[in-house]
Amino acid sequence: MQGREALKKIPLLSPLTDAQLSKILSASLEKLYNAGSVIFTPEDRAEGFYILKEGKVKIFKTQRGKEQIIRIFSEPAFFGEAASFTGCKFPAWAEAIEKSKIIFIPRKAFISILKEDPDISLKFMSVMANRLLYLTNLIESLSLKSALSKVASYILRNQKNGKLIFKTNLAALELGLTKETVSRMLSKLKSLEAIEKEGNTIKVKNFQLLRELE
Amino acid sequence: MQGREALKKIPLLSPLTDAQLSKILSASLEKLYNAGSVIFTPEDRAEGFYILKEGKVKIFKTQRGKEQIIRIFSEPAFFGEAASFTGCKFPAWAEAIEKSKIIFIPRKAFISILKEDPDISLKFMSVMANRLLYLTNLIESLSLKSALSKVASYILRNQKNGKLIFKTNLAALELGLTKETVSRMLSKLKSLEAIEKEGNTIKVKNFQLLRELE
DNA sequence: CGCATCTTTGAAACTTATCAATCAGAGTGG
DNA sequence: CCACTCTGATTGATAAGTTTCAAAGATGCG
Repeated sequence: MQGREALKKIPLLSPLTDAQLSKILSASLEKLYNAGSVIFTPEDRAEGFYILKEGKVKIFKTQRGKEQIIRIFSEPAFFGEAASFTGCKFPAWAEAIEKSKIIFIPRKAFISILKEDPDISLKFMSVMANRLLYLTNLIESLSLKSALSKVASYILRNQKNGKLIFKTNLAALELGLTKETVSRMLSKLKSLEAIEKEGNTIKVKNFQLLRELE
Repeated sequence: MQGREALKKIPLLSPLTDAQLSKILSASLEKLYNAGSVIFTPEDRAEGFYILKEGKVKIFKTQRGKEQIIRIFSEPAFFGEAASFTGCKFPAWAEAIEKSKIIFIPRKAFISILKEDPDISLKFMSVMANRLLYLTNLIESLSLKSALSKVASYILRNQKNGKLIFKTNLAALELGLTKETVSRMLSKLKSLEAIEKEGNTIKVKNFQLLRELE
């Protein structure tokens, strides 16, 4: 079964037996989302959680036409689990930012697995612990850092081998800044020779400087 | 045993058997903290978590002399559980803001209980889910709200029967503002006749207006 | 009652947002 | 292969919101 393979790729679910996976799968629902389509809104009651099998999703809040990205998930990942756990409404929006294949797991199937398998519960808790950590760091960034250091740490966080593909608009939404400000900070980093830019690819030229600015 | 009673007051731990509680207690360590004393720092490895039996604690981040409160806990509550779970360093500072009695539970005892009792695990997860929700809302507030609406929603959140004791400095630290700004916003709310102030007690005069400003 | 602490208020400075215009690059159709 | 358009990035000028610094005013505690 193709679905089972996808589920096994999720670290959280890999220890499940085939029987357990089948049970989850039989209750689950796979759906395809185009870039820009909404997966859930804060109006929706959380009747289950979502496995991102393919694609990219952003979780975000809005208020007065402003937007703040809480987190971006790339495959493989899952999201909506906290709200699904409490069974209340989602606290935020979820939207595909790339064409995405997403499996929906209803609350019941999910909870029953958790009850059966203490190992999964522990893994699950460690995932939630990591989410908490992530949000704590986001709060620190939003509240204590200047625009320049936000951008510097964004680059450090997302870079791989000193390179990253940079979308000004997306970074702005994550960092709680405007695209103009992000662009300006980028120029500053260029003039400080901390980075180089070509098209939308950024190369880190001076890691230490970036870390000092962070 | 006095300690057991205190533990039973924590909703999370109430379903534990006496044997389980004894096991936890025997490994635990109770300590008294004065207002202002540090409980843990981001340097400390999380070897366990803390039960707040009596008093009040703030969890916060600092950077360049600035401070952002992540959360304030009043008895009965527990904290440090996410970091303790992963076993890494704490992501933030914890400091008593009132004289506090705190029980420390080592990681091992805690994990073994979780493994034994799936019911506790579930409760635990629901607590963590709530923490995630709380942080999500904090992020929204920090990033999307104006100073005035931060203060308005702070009042709404903390008021009881239209009243609350307000400490400007504490509110500022929670809201990511300076005390001066908070004070100014309070004056504005007074002049709008949304609230009244006497000493450090605030009375809500116009709930609807506050909600509109929120 | 007096001292220390917290709050309020004012003026100036700073950071970031906003608005507007220009520029660069990718893809499209002639 | 070259305009052409569309989208996203950059830059500049200005505005708004919040912080900072300083001083004066309340408040509470010993």
